[in-house]
Amino acid sequence: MANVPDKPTLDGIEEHWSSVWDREGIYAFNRTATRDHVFSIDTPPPTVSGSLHMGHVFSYTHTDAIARFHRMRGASVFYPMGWDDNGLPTERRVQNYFGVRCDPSQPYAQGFEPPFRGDPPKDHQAIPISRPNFLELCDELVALDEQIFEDLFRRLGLSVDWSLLYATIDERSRRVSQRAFLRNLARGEAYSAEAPTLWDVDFQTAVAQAEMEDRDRPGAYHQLAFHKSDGSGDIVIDTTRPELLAACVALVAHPDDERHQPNFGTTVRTPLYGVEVPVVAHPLAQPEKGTGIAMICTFGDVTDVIWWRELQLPTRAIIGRNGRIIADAPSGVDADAYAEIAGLTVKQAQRRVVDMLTESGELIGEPRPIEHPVKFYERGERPLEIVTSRQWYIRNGGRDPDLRQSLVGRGHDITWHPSHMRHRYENWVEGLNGDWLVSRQRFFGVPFPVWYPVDASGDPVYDSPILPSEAILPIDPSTDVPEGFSPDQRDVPGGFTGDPDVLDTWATSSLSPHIAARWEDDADLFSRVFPMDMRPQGHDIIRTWLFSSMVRSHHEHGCAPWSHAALSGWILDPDRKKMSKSKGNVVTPMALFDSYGTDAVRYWAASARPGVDTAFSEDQMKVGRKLANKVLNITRFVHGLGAVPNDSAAAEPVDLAMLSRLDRVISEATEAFIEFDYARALERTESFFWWFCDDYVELVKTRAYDVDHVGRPSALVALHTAVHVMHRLFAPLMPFATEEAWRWDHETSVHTALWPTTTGATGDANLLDPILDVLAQVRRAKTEAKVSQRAVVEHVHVSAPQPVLDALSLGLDDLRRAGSIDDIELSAGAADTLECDVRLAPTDG
RNA sequence: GGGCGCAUAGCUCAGUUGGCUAGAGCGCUUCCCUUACAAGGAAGAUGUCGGGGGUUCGAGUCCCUCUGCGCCCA
Repeated sequence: MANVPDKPTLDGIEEHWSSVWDREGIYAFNRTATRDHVFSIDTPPPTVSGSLHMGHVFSYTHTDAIARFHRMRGASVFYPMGWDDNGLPTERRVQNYFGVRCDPSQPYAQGFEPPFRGDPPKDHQAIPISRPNFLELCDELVALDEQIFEDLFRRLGLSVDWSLLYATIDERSRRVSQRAFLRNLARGEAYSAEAPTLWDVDFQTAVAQAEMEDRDRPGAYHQLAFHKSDGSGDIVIDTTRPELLAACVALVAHPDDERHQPNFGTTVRTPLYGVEVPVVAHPLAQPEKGTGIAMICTFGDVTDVIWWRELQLPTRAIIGRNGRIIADAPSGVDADAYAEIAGLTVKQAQRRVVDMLTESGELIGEPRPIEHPVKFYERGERPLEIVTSRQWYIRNGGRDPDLRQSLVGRGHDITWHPSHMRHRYENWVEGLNGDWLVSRQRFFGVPFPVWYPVDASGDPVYDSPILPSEAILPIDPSTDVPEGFSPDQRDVPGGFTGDPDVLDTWATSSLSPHIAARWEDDADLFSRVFPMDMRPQGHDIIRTWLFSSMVRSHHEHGCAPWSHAALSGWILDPDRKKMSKSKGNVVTPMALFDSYGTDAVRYWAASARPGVDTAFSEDQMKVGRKLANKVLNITRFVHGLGAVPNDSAAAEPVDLAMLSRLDRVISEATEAFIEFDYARALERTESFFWWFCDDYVELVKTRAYDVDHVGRPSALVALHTAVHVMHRLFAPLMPFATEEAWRWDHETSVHTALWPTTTGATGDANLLDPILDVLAQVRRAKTEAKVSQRAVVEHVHVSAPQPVLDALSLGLDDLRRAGSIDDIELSAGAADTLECDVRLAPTDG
């Protein structure tokens, strides 16, 4: 017997059912399930040091709906959660939260207490602390942040198996990351090289192509006069970076440019510094830009690097890792002139150089202001510089056409949702211009599991790194000692030294399937879930997370790491602009859960089609709340009619017609979910649901009430069947309200119930259309007469073609009851449409 | 410059192999306490389907082209 509350409510159901689910363990992954009965998800580990926002609610709801669908279809769902806590965002947050900065030269302080825990005053000078102390604070803060994320995701009702939780800095992740790197190294897919690299001067770390972005910045063309060595005059060049004049190693023009052809092979002297440099030809020079001839500096931009490499030019580096002009002049550069800029920032140096050029008369005319794209680290505030340093790389096809083609091919091995997202991937892979730079000169990350021998003169021997065995991973080369050495041999001639760098965070998160599935730690588990079924993620990180995961899996396993990639869209504010904290238009998810209920917020998220950017809309949440409420009420109504008599079946044509329609919805929703289209599944189910409530239920309710009616059992069966089917169809999308309603007459969860299959009802789905058409006209007549819908109708005359009349006659009794109609007259009409005359009974006034 | 996506009611959007008179919700207007629901219900008004051309018996849907917006890449 159903146990229905007097007053069904959505209030408090999240807390109640979450704890029940926890207790019953219904989301636990079944480790005995074989691969073909598993649905595995490579959950995106959110950056816990970032803000928690509607974007999380949005995309994680989509994934959860898919997960719940597959669970109900009988799959054992592998749905882990992870926290991406390693990396720069955490470092930055730790600095701002505690008022400290990491200085590896500081000694470790036992029991160190940070000056602040949250909100240091603006004028506070960050305190330098040792790397171990800094890492302790990182661990402390991420624990706090992770709790906040977990609370949110639990409240959102994600059906993750929390026992599978990982963090990208935890021991397991470090082991996986280091092991994968060592294998890349062993197979020659990873290598280190000393080369010019994009460098962020504030964070003082190398930056990969994937983390770089163009920003439009004001600049100015300066015309500079270079003096021909033979004294026959000047060559005028245009440059936006006059401060790099001291780093100039050549002038370059296009080989076909007739204006400059006579000068190829000659030399010129640089302004101010008097260095003799050659005039060279290269096809990358742009004849239409400026005067068509440019100076090559070491290094102003990536084109300089190409020229320098291909033309085998000398190096005159003048920018240091801190973004200041280095102290000593490169050889051949006039020392006095150089001293004027030594130690200055790039900006200061530019002003000084322009002044000096003006003074010397070597600046022609006024600088011409322009707007041009400048390369920035995506998290950085000053333009990237290029400095030469030793870095680790993983081959990604950027300099190997065969590998590149293989990786493009991997993009065809998976199904993209929506399909056009594959173009983004291909676009990126085909545009790569170098291997993946994976080393970062940072602190809170996975260390490279590498030491180097130190030679007799005290220099590291980079060509013969000392590697640990996989069995002892993870290691920290700054504290662990390689086999065969003792701690006192660290950093001394004849001893060893640890690699000081950490891996790019993408180099760890690209292994999320491996981390979650305990690669090599639990071969049995791994074989049951990998390659995974689904990678959900934002389309903005196709070039980073998706691509890097593909690279790792391709190298390690020779396959794609998943069979489906589901890309979610962005959240826009109601004015269609990207939501951002600075604009103050950010709403916190928790507040929305409180005011509308979780299911209502999920409804909003689930209404957005896969991959489509979507406006934040509280209106949609109101609609969702209405729907959730209605699910409870309609269920209460059906139970209120009483139990279904034994051995009864749906038999009335009207009931069978409704069930046929329901079958169609079941098929459509199932198909949509299989295609990862939760939004379509929702739309189909929802529109049936409202039709069911507004029309079908209104039509049959009096029959269902009437205990003497021979057709009552049929109605009860149909109503119960439909409601229970709809609970399950809605369950992946609105897990709380459906569970609440389902449990009124079930001992076990709707989320472990089997996904509905068609009822096999043989009724004519279209039978109801003319019946409801007449009912609608009766309602309209009452509304127009401004009387209650309960008002009695004296007479209805319907004129329609014979087949329509036949259909009507099958539901005449229900129709009469639903419309309070005394008398219905049917007659065959000449027209092929249904015509209806409604005569209301006179009222008493 | 290359690639991709979008354009349907005031707003947000659906419209899946081309098929009757183009739909839903919100908002707006009117009415109704009716034994599931007033946090409800019944009903109503609102469209050059971005412009132009083409294929077809038939185009919101397919093709071409133009315009506008957005994103990715260089």
